[in-house]
Amino acid sequence: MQNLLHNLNDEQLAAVTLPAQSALILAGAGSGKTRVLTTRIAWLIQTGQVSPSGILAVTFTNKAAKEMMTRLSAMMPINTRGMWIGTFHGLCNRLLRTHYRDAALPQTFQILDSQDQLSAIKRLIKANNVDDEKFPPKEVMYFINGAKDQGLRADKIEPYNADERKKVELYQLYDDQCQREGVVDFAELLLRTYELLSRNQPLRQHYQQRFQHILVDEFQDTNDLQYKWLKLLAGHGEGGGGALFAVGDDDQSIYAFRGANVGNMIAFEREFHVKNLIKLEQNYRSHGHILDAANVLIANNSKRLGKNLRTDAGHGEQVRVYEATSDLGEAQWIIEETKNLIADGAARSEIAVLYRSNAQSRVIEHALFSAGIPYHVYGGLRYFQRAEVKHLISYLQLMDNPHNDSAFMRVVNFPTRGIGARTIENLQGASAQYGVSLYAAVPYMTGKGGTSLAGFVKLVESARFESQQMALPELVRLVLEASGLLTHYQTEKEGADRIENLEQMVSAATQFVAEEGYGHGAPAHLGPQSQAQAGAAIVNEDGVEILDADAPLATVMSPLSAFLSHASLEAGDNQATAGQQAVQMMTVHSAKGLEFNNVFITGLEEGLFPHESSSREEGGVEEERRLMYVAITRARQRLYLCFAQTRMLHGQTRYNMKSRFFDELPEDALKWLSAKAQTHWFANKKTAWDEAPLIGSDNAIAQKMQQKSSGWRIGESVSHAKFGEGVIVNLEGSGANARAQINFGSAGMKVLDLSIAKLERLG
DNA sequence: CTTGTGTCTGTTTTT
DNA sequence: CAGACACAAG
Repeated sequence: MQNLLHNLNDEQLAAVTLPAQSALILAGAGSGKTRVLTTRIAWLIQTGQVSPSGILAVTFTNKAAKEMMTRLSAMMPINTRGMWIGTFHGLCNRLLRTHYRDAALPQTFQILDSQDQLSAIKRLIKANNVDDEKFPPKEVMYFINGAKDQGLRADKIEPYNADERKKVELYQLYDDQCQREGVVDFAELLLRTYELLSRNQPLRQHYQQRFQHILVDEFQDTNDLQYKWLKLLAGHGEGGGGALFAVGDDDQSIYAFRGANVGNMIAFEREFHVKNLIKLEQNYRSHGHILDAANVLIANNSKRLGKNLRTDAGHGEQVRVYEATSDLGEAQWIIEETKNLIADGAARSEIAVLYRSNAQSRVIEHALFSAGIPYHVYGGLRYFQRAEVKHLISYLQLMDNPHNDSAFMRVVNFPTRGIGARTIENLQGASAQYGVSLYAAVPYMTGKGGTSLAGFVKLVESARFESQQMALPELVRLVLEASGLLTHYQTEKEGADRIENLEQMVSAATQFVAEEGYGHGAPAHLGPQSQAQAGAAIVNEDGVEILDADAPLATVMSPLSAFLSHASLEAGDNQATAGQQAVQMMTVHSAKGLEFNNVFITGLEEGLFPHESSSREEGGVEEERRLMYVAITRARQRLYLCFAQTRMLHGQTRYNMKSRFFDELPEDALKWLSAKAQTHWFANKKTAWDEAPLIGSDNAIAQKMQQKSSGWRIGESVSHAKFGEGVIVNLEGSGANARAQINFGSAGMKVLDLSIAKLERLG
């Protein structure tokens, strides 16, 4: 026990050993948040206050859940079995599988990922002859998910105009469609669980009594529904229940755009009468200058709970700032500095290049590639989302639940087997007419199309028959071959990679079966006996059907169902993992939770970071500032900030002002490497890398500058009494008619008459 | 059913 | 600039 606690600082110790009451831990970046969370769990168990089965720990990502599990088992030799540690979605999946009947779901319900959901909505819109110009599927999806994230069903929404009414109608139709098909989307997992527990009192009480301690990581990222879900489980308002231990950092709330509500922290403090608010402000990660920069920047935000990080580490090096003439120059500078770092002995994996949007990575990638520096880009398509893998998964889904129309549509004619649009249209007609799934509608089909469709159904049926006694990996292999996917990609010219990905599914299945504790060779399908067993409820003293959480997953779902859930819920590796000897490239969002010795933050320009769309939304700039705060606090030793005067975006050259965030950083923590930012670029002495190759965009600019008129030049920095600082983007007309288009950053783009407007030259 | 052409539209991301 | 997507022609 002493061992457990002796490395903690006072704040951490206080948090770990709080009494069993609701608590809010404000944990700054790098303050040992995960450590407090895991040590708290270990402490609760080791002091005998709770048994492992009384613990519920919730995270947002699988990675965080895994990390917690790993640290816990390193901390104490107890079995982590019985503890529920997982993501909101993972835990809900488990609850719904266990109580599928009470939740009115088929036992083999399947989970739609965002792709599936969108295609389901597209199908719905088509089937109902809705104008997809007026109601774009994406918008409808945002609407539905937004509603679900707030815990609202269609019948609870008061539409405020005709368009909204239509969306509500579509929402209802969508839910009906999902129910018919036996599928649930991500938000539905949560909402359905919430409804299950709120309607079923005995069940709710069972879990409320069981989970004496509920711990939540990244609490600032919870949306309304998740908070309601937590309140329900913690027995809030029902007198008693578990203690909710919430850990979060309001300054790192960067997911408002997907429904996260920082307000939940304040609401939690108020509604749970939190007496124990502890701030972890000791930072163990970054050098002083870096931390100063972060603190001073974030102080510009108004709505904060208030927190200031401190460090015992020295000031360290100053934050280096570089102004490049173009995005290419920026990339070149990153290469130079990266080379220096590596020459200095830095590991490549300890160098991270962060950017606001994925589109920025190309130029930098190209430069790294040309320089022969290994790099790894995070983001983009993940394993289980690749087209070929999704195809295979669709076949597997049809074997487990043939009524999944999304899966049906995806593979009914892939590889092609003569089932065209016409046939599908007829089938959809029949399906609507008889109110059954596409699969079930096949027997109603006649003619040539009917024959081909029957052939497809036969394919699925016989694969299911043949695989009855097979273990999961063998079943995957069988489907791989029987579906014709393998043959299809063998004949395709660029199919080699795809075949490799498909083959990997067999090993993924093997690994999955082993990790989830299914017996080796256990049949992938639920046989009749095990089905009975799976449904066999354990009845508690109140006469409520419950399945104990210690029961192996196998009693809740078949290996196949479990594997398919896994594929949806854990789309595959995307997050950075340490150890790779490559420069790490990623968006600032995906860098959250990670740390590196050396960090570059790129593209610090108005319009890019802060992003232009952020100025449109209430609180948008504050969220961008938090994003910048997250970016800065990723760095341990060295931090580099850079921006470019010109940048190619959407095939156009853009002239951006430097980010307003520079004005919000402490001067003495910064070291400007180039001439002051206000200086116009061609006035600067060109540095070696600016002159470097191919300045395609720069040439275009140079040309434009030839057409200079009225003494002003494109790209020049100016100041205006009312609009502040800006950059000349374009010049037109001459003499008395001369006008300039000027980007004033936050004040917007203006066209000014040069003979009237009073402009001052900067730099 | 495949292939080619044109149009459009571009944040951030987990589950 | 490019990727995604829709639609028309082969």
